Amino acid sequence: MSEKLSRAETADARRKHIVETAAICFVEQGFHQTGIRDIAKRAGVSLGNIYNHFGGKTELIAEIATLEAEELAELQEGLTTNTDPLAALETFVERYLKLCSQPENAALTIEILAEAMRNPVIVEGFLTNRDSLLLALEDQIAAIRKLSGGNPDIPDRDCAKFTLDLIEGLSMRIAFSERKPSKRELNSLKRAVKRLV
Amino acid sequence: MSEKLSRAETADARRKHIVETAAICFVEQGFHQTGIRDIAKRAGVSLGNIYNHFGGKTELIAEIATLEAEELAELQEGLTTNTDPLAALETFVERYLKLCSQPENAALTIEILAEAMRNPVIVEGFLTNRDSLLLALEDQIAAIRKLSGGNPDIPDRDCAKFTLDLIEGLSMRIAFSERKPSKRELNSLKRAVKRLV
DNA sequence: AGATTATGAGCGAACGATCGTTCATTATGT
DNA sequence: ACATAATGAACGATCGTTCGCTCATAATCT
Repeated sequence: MSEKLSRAETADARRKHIVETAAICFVEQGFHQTGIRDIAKRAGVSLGNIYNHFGGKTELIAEIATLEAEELAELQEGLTTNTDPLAALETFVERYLKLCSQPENAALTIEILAEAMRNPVIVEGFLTNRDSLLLALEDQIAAIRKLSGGNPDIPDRDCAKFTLDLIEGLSMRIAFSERKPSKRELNSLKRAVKRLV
Repeated sequence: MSEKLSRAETADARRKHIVETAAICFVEQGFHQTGIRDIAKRAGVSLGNIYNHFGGKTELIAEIATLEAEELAELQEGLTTNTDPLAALETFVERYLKLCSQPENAALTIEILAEAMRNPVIVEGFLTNRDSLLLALEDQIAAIRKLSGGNPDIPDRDCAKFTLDLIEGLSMRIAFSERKPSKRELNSLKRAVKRLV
């Protein structure tokens, strides 16, 4: 059944497997409490071989930070729709909450944030993707406001930032207590966002 | 000018000095990239002497986490006033924003958060003080709502949490770019909070 | 085609550095 | 004198990384 894999294919698969295993280790123990040996052992790979696929620990961390940032890009695509913009915003809130409130994602995000505080490379990748998401959200809010015709006293961009703040804050609370968002929490969140726009 | 200090006093001062130095190191390098030797060298203290004042690195981290948590307690006291509750809320927003947006505090908070993800002792101290602050803020919001007489569709407690989320989110953005909050940002924040209550 | 060379994945011992911690010893205030 | 603050060498463990090596595959040549 299984095709015979070429050398490049198995190498890519191996590399991917190492990254995924490293991510698990980092979530469980944090970047700097995870040794290369931990990753190698858990991935079923020799210690030295990791250095055949990655330049070093720093490169591994950077790669995982990039992967995490790219998850946001997927969310962003589903944002701009032609239908009711308010409904689209609501589904975005739900999707972003669901993503952020997964404990593994939350843990990794905090770890990346701590790392970004000292590593300019990581902070750049983090901010770039975030700004992109922010811009899309800003447009969405502008569209909603144009329809409702109000005269909001909070700039679109600030409003977009606040919206993400609300979702992320709730996400942290949920992730920390390792539960699912309750109906009440989700409703409160949606109402809060609606009040902002 | 300087009084002659008793032995116990110098010991306490020394201890305090070590804690403060450790905090600086932790902010700059993170908990797990800071060695005891780094702290000792920077504090002008011998390596072994640190273990005369602290049980070990873990204890040092826990102590700093506690100190950081206790900073919230001070804020909380100024919250409940008999005068205009809405004005009191506004000054709270300003004060909390000012506190959280200091880069050292922000960095330490993230570090503590990451640590709390794996250390139950730290997560407890963190949540305890935060719940206390949250309760005070909840009461404040309840008082405001009673005056305005509206029928809010967001529970007081959720509203309090969201308020902290907004302040903390903006704080992170400010701390990350190492600047002061602009007038526009502060105004947007206040307006957003007002919309929530 | 078959033979030959080049490539790089995979391995684990070994390296030097650094880690948190302990300990015997000295200095100092009471 | 006694208790304790202060010291830095020393310990074992672990860190990230490098090393020489094997071997299956890919590329090149005849």
